[in-house]
Amino acid sequence: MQIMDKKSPIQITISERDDSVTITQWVYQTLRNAVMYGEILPGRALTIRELAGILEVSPMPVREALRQLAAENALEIQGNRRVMVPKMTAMKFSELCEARIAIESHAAARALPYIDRDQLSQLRVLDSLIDKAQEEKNLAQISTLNQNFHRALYTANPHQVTLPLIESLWLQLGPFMRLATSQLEEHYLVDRHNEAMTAIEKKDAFALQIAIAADIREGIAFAGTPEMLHSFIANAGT
Amino acid sequence: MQIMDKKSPIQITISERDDSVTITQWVYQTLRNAVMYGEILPGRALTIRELAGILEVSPMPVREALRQLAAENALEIQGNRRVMVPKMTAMKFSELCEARIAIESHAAARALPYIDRDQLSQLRVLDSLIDKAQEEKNLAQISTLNQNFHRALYTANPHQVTLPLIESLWLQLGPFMRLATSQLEEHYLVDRHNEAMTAIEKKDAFALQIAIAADIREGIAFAGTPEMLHSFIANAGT
DNA sequence: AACTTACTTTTGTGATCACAAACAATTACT
DNA sequence: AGTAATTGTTTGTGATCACAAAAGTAAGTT
Repeated sequence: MQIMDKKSPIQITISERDDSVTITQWVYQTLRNAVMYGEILPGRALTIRELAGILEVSPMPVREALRQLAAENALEIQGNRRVMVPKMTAMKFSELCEARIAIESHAAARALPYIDRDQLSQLRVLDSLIDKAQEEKNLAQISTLNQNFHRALYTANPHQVTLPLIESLWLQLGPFMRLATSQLEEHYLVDRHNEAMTAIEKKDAFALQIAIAADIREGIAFAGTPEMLHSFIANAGT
Repeated sequence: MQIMDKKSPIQITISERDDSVTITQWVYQTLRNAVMYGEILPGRALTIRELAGILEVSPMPVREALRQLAAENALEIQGNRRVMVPKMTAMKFSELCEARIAIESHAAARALPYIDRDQLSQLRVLDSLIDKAQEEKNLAQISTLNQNFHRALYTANPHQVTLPLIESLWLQLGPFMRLATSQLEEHYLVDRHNEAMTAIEKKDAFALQIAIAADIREGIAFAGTPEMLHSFIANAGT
């Protein structure tokens, strides 16, 4: 008879802890990354003490980090006051994508007037880095750089209110984007950032919105196919 | 010599605590309402122990509630790891309003296909209640009912992802909406809900978006005037 | 009188403990 | 054997304590 854990084990990549940040902040970042990279299976019940044991900290920082992540919709507190990564459905996935398009195209248009030479060059650097990562087919890096590009664009607006909302959506989509990219051999991605860059240079808000919407839609189009969504639900399943 | 508090006193309306909810949840709701109704001055530094004393609970539930509210952008954690209600600026106010319009009109259009007879009649009830409150010039009730109307509309969509984001925006705008309404003797408000209702009945998504956008814009137009914004900044001041 | 320095107090953070509710497993009963 | 009741364990919640960083205050110097 083989000894088996009652529950599937949790493998979380833990980074070095810097003493300048509080333990709670470190735990928060660690768990946030774990959720983002799909290291925690949706539906898997998380307990404070278990995570505290894995991260080798006391239960207290874990409690606070979990509550914060739940407030950002990265985790879900069930009625039993148990916490887990929310399960995905095809409809919810679709709603998240459409919400991204609506909010991010708005954020892009709102940021446009504030983009000066420095920020433009910064965006160009990120754009070229993405191109390089595309050639190397480094999927993980593409996602990260892609996020950095979008974030850099939106944060050009100094009176920022939408970025936290956008990050919440990224966090909810994150695990399934990872799951999708890992299942795809060929992940051919049209680079819509060039269109966005020219729209920015021309200060054309409408064209920028179109480009951002297309970038988001194509970036997740491969995941939006019925088969892939079915795969999501199966893997994330009961 | 008169004894004086070093810091301005905090007056929080506390409701009865139901034993079915946890203390943390009760503290969270109480503080959330206090922020929403502008009972806590922006910029006022909040301490865990002080709030715990006011609410007559131990510091622990306050800690968790504060962290949760901060994650929803209702409170701001400064670098000194001190927490306060964020100060408002004219530009930030404008950004919040525009974000509301973008997200809520999207949410309304997304909810439209799911509205059936029951939900339509529910919306009608809320609409008539608002009309009644308008006649009585009960400003506080108008705000609350107005929120309920919007919430009822958006939650018709069972695959809801935008409502938490919208609630976050309401929470950030809340204190200043209150401040504005309290300063206005005559608060004449065009009722755009009728337009929204007819758009819903006709299943006209575009008309619904227009109506929602107009409702939001006019509902805060009186606050969007330069003078009123200046008043905000003065009252919420340094 | 203004600024720096040393000291006292306050405050957030994190750990540990107690307890009741939720869960799991065993036992008892039809 | 299948279901209900019961016991033992786990878990979240909340309270209390210890400590270091921050803020406030007073004294000392220029």
